[in-house]
Amino acid sequence: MNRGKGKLEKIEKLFGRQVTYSKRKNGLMKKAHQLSVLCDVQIAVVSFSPSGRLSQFSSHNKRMEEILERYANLPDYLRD
Amino acid sequence: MNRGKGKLEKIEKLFGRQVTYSKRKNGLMKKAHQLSVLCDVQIAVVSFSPSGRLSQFSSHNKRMEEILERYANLPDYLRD
DNA sequence: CGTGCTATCTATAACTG
DNA sequence: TCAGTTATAGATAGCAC
Repeated sequence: MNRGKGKLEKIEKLFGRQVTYSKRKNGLMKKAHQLSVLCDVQIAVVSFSPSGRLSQFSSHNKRMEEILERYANLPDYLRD
Repeated sequence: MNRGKGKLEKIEKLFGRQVTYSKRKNGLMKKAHQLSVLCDVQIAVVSFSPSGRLSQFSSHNKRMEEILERYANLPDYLRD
């Protein structure tokens, strides 16, 4: 029912933080996947859970390393 | 009005692809930011536009390199 | 390239099993 | 922990500027 409006600040209770992390992390990865398919672009997402576990997404079955290599080698004029 | 239900496949027209990329990329970065604040976790997002331009997000004002270093050095038991 | 609108679709907080 | 439910808040497609 989405009772709490959800201010954008750290969730203090560890349990709630873990639950929210799990759900929102799935949503984030889903959005990344959709964007990569819809627009045919390379995307990489790296996320560490509150307990330090890694989750990752890399588009087009590319290895994460391949995308990070493209990131590292990108010329300046294509950066923000 | 969200007329097209939006199947999950590449948008064929370049212009539409660029517009959708721009909008959804903003949404993705926003979600990543929210997750990093709400759950106090490190997140990195790297995204290349249809024209090859880079957008990136890294949480907590950490340099992207710092997060990618954590990624590279993470022990296997914390990986998926 | 953006920004604003808005009807509709999607994600999700709180809850239950 | 972990999946499902449901009422809401949030995101966004198509359009106009």
